[in-house]
Amino acid sequence: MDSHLLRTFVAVVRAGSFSAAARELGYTQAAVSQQIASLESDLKVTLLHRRPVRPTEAGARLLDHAEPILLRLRAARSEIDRLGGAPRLRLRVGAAPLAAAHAAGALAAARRAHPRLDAAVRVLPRAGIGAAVATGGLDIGLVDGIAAPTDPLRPDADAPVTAAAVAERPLAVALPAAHPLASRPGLDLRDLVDALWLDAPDVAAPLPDLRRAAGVRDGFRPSLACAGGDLALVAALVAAGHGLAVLPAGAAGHPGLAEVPVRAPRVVHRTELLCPRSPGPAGTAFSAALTADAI
Amino acid sequence: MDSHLLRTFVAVVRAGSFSAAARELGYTQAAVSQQIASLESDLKVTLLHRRPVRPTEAGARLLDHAEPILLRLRAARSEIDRLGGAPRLRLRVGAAPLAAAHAAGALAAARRAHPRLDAAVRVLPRAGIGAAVATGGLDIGLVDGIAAPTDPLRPDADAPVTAAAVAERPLAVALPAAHPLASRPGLDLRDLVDALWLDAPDVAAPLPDLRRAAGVRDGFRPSLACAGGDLALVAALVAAGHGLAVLPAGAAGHPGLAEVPVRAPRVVHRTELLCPRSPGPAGTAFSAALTADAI
DNA sequence: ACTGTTTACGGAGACCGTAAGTATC
DNA sequence: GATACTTACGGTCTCCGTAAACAGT
Repeated sequence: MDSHLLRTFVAVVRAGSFSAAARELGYTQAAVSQQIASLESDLKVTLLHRRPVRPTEAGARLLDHAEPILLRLRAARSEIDRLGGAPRLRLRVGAAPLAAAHAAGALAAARRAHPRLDAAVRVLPRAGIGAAVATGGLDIGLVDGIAAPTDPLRPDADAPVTAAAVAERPLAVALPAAHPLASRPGLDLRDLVDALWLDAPDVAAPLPDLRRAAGVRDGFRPSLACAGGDLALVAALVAAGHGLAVLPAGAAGHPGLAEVPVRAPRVVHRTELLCPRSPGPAGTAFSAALTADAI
Repeated sequence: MDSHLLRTFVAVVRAGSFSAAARELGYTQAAVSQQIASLESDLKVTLLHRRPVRPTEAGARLLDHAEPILLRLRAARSEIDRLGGAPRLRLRVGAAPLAAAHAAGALAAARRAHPRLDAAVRVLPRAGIGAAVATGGLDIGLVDGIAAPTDPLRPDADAPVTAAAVAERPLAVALPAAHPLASRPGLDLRDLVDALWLDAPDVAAPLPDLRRAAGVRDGFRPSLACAGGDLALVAALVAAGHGLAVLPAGAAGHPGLAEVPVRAPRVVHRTELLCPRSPGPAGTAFSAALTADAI
């Protein structure tokens, strides 16, 4: 089970085709076919259905392992590379939309500590941030999510990064000001299982997280998907009645929008800092500034 | 950075010698030397000091990644293998000494669900249990440790297993009945930083865990190391005045031994169940019995 | 001098590309 | 019949073993 076989296996699954994966990897189709055949004969299972190309049960399981393994291999190389080169004064911060606000103060502290710092901030979807920090694409990550108080987020459990709590804030349900529940002093998420929700996983709390928090398998039906986007768009969509959203209290200001604190279950909006195993001097200064006054 | 190169790298570091690693892996020394040279030229760093053989800084970092990667590769193969074969009615339970008590009831439930079950329990040191569950050496693991209430243990963070809480119990300091603190109603661990402690990490709370809980870097000096062993031995050693130990309240009964509850910091003795990604029918029954009445 | 690592060299095998074969849409 | 995967075959390159050189202890 060689790592480069796993690499092409993952590429084939992602591309949905042997030939497309071959183009992507710079091989011929035949080579890819042989590599998959070799993996399958090694493991004595068929990993892929052909026509259309789609992982079998065993293939899906292998994929669950292959992606973290490849991520970790990239992370290892990246860490060794960083160790060799001189410590550059560079700080690429990647932050999820609702976590980005925390970057400002810490970035200022890092620039104070290193005046010639070459710094940059990018707002990104939560999903890839852990992996990017692990593989050196980012020097620092800021992610957010909902969790029970003091519980860790574990956004990318397989990425070899250190996570530290930055802040925890109460949550609120955003709803149109005219909504019958808008005047309530507080809400229980479990009473909103049957409402219609905005599906904006990059900005608001993702619906699966709400289901988990409420302890239900179904419910929190999406009314409108909103990929990417920013807080203002989500606020406008909620105000326009497209669906509800769970946001940190005080995050969304918009005419026609009301906010009701979440009373139960006991969950909070949590922000975490993701650091590589060997953060450079600037990363250390950044993270020290953020975790000094944490929670 | 091929996985089999990582394999020999890890073997060389562990063996402390190229030739010993070669014997272990069934290669010649020359082959091992070439493999290490190939790794080093690939990463453009020297990974090992020679004579004596010892990892460099970069080698140590690589090792941090290599071991989880190899573990995960073994876990992947094991999971695929298990998927192919018919689901055997076999249940190998591995449990840390203070977690083993929980096995009895759940094992009974599993046997009730599967009368022809081939079951076995082994008491093991905490350390390898997660890896053994991931790689199929065990079907179920039971580990224990100290943590803040409701906080997860994460004993083998890199092993791809699912962890579930089984129980949380208050902690107590075990000390000789004649000890001046034995009559106290409760103790703060931070007041015992300068005491002498029994270093019995397989049974009692490991001293590094106590340091972490108390928030100190030093202290909790070991008086006597006690590898392996069982609860009775630890109790006898404590009663004989060799040092203190932190145990779950009520665990140690021994003449001449006193137990004082830990009042602060707020930590508990927590037991967790470790399951592979695809537990067999018996493992499912076992884990259902244990997590049904959890906490 | 001895133990242990590196380098040199040769053969077996792995791996990929070309090209022909085969199955599915 | 066209598209896409598989199989066959040959060349190249990798990788390991043998053997000799080399370096610490």
